Amino acid sequence: MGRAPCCDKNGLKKGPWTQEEDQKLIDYIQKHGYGNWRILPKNAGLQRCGKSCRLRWTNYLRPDIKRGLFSFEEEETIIHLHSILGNKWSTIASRLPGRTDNEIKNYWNTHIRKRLLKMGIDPVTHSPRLDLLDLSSILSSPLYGSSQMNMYPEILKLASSLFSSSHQQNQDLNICDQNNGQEHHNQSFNPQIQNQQIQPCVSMPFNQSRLVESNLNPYPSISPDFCFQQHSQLSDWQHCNGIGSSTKTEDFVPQLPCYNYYNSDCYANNNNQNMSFSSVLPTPSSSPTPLNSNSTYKNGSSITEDETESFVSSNNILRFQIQDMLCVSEFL
DNA sequence: AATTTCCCCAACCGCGAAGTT
DNA sequence: TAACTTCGCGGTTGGGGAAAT
Repeated sequence: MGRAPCCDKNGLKKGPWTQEEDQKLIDYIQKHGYGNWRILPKNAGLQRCGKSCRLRWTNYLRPDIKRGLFSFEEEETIIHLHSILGNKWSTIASRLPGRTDNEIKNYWNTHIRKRLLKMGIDPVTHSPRLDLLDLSSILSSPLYGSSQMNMYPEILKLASSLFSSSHQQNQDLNICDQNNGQEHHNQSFNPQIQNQQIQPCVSMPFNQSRLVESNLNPYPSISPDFCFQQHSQLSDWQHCNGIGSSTKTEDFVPQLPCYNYYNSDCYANNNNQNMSFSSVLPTPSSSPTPLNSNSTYKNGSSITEDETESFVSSNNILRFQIQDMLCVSEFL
């Protein structure tokens, strides 16, 4: 069925609202309620379409709107709800009294999203974006140790362990190089690590995972078919499963990040909100689907131009391919 | 001081869902 | 049940102010 036009646009004003128009709208709604948005502008003496009036009222003129900066608690709530709900701005807004979906959406796109990117977190998947991240920059960042960064302790853990691991290997390499009379400039990482790609292991049954067999998996939220793979050396799940793998691969296993912010103590410890996420999940379909994004895809992850700009150099440092989605069922 | 670039956010657009006839 | 209307949502745009050159 074709879409009915929201109104007859001939002769109707568009663009910013004047104070006079605002007052007319407020006066009318205070007297009569908004009732039918389609006929409201006519009755209120406004040369606007009903849709424009509704938007102006709900996003700006409504008396219960809280304006001003977002508090840290509000920001945390937005981030966590977004990780569950995706771009369900209206649902997120319903959990933030006085905030509109439009306001939250704008705030996300202009502030939070950029901040997450700088922290190396994919704002769509809420997963670490270490494929594009200079680990040393995380650890030396002013964000390191801040409450903002503490929301993602796993990132720090992973960055720290990877960095120290590579640093150690780099030292080994330097010793080697010295012995060989060779010199490396500006090489932060062992070439072996530079080459490694960490990818989901396709069709690896979870019960075959060493993580389970050895009870080493401290990150139960990680998808069963997810494991690290040293791409330069390994070619299938058996390799990343430890069969025929090098000790370097094994070293990585316990360093898997925990992506389950909600089951983990990390979140509870850093955030005293006892939110009931089940109550904000209108339907099971409200999973954190990476909704329509303008992102282009590189290395299996979505990256927009400005995202790329937010990262430091790095495709040649580490390449990760990580699971895109969190499993919502685990939250319920 | 003038110009350009960047950034924010209010407002618009188009679509699908829900409601009504 | 189909046709139509209304509402609400999410994505996008563009005007205007701030910052940079």
